[in-house]
Amino acid sequence: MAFRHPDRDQIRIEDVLSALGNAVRLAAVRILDAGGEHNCTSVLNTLGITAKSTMTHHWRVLRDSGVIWQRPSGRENLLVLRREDLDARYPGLLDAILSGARTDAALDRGDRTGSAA
Amino acid sequence: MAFRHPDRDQIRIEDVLSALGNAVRLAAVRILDAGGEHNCTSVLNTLGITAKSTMTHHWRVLRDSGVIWQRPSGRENLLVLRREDLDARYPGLLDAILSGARTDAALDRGDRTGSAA
DNA sequence: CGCATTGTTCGATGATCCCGGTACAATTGG
DNA sequence: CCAATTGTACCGGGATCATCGAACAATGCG
Repeated sequence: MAFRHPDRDQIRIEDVLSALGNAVRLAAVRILDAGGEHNCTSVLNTLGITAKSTMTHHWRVLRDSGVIWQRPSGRENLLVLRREDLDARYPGLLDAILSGARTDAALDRGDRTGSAA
Repeated sequence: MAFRHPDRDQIRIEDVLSALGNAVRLAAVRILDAGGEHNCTSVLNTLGITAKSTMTHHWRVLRDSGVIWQRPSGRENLLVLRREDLDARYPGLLDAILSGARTDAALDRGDRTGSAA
C-alpha cells in the first residue's frame, strides 16, 4: 500500500488551506503536531468520533494536499506532519494556524486569557 | 443593505481557512491586500471572470468568515481586508498565507527563484 | 494455521458548494 | 423623471464533500 504524496514543490497553498479548513482535519493535525507516533485509530479514538472509513477519507485529503506523510508499518499506518516541507514552502503558516487553533479552542472553552500558549 | 459581520472574537480559524481555500477568493483577497479601495466589479474585472452573482456569493463567504469588511457607499460596495482583526487574532497568519500565495503564483508562472517577495 | 487487528476500497446518501441567469432594489447623473 | 450603474436575492443544475456501512486485504499474535 504505497501512498502517493505530492513533492514539496507540488504543494499548493489553496489545497493546504482547504484541507485544514475542516474541523476534523484541523483537530487531527493538532494531535499529530503534539508529537509522538500515531496510527489511524489512535487519532480516531482521541477525536472520539467517526467511522474508520470517514477517517480514511480525511487522511487522503491531508495526504493529497501535502500536509501529512502516511507510511505503512506492519499492519499499522503511521501518520506524521510534513512540518519541514510546509515550513520550507510557507514559512510561519503552520505555526500561525496551529496557534490560531489553540486560540479558538481556548475561546470556545470559555477562557478569557486570549492566550494560546 | 447592512451586512452582518462577525465580531473579532467570533472569527474562527476553520472558517477563515476554508474561505481562503478557494482560488477565486484567495485571488480576490490578494487584490484587496494590494491596497486601494475596491468595489465589487473592480475586483471582478481584475480577476477577469465570473458573473456578478457568483462574486456576490464569494463576498458573502469572505464576509461571514471575518476576512473582509463590506461597506455600502452610494451605489457601490466597498471592500476592505480585516487585517487588524485577523492580525490580532491570528498573528502572522495572513502574511504567511499571502506570501505563500505569491510563492505559488511564482512557481506556476515558471519562476525558479523560490522567492515570493 | 486460525483469528483478531488495522485500515483501505467501494457504494450510497444527504449536505454543501460553485456558478450562471434572471429579476429586482438602490443610487446617481443627465 | 428616466436611464444607466452597481450589486444583491433567488433559483436551479451540476459537482464536490462528509459520513457511514459492508466487504475485503494485509499483518501479526497465540
